[in-house]
Amino acid sequence: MAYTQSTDYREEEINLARFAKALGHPARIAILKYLASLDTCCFGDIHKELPIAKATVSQHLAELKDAGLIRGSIAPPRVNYCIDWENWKKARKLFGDFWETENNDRPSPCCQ
Amino acid sequence: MAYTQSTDYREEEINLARFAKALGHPARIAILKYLASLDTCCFGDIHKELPIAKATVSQHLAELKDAGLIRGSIAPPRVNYCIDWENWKKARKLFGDFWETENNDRPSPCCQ
DNA sequence: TTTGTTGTTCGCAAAAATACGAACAATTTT
DNA sequence: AAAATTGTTCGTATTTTTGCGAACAACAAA
Repeated sequence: MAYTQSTDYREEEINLARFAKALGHPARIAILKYLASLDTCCFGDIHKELPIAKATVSQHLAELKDAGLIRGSIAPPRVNYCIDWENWKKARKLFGDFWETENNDRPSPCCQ
Repeated sequence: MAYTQSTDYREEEINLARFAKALGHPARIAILKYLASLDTCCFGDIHKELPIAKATVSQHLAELKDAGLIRGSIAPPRVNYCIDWENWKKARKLFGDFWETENNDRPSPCCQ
């Protein structure tokens, strides 16, 4: 953990930040969009979509799994991945609430 | 830049990832929520909200500014910050489209 | 002019993220 | 049993992120 454990961030901020961090790389965005458009697919198919080595793809998949956005299941000799729709919805709600601020139509008052 | 310059990510994926990365830390989420709820405020007020040193706050603000989500203006002896609503809306649209996948009501088919 | 207030920048350290090739494990095919 | 296929894990290197204190700059106040 990098940011000090000194309490002081709210649970919701931490959750939102965790999801955001998981989305914070083009490869992971691409993976999620791909999986969301399909239904399920195996590692190899995902790898084919990306311009990076398979070891790296594996790492990105692990991060998305840690964040709860995807799941994997072994189906020898393949490994299938798919969106975890339950958490997907939670994330969507968090982001929805976040962006949905009251004052969206205010112009930026300062800062020319 | 960490991810290889080897083309292959779409503009939209890169933009979305950039915004997501900016949101990928609780401190930055807290800053944005605070600014969004106000209108404008100065560095010191933001610093008071956070459990980290001012040098670190300054860094986070710089990152949010780089991402285009906030703006700053000098008003000696203060520096005011506020949301850049124009880019805020762009980001909201990007995220909205991203989460809004057709198949949200499908159960996860695989991966038990 | 000296002092105080307000933020940024610098220098540094530690940790995390990104990426790759090679080695490995598991299963299937031959 | 040997060989091929499919992914993960290991070891390593590089870059980026996070964080802090101290020094600095700009302006205001005394």
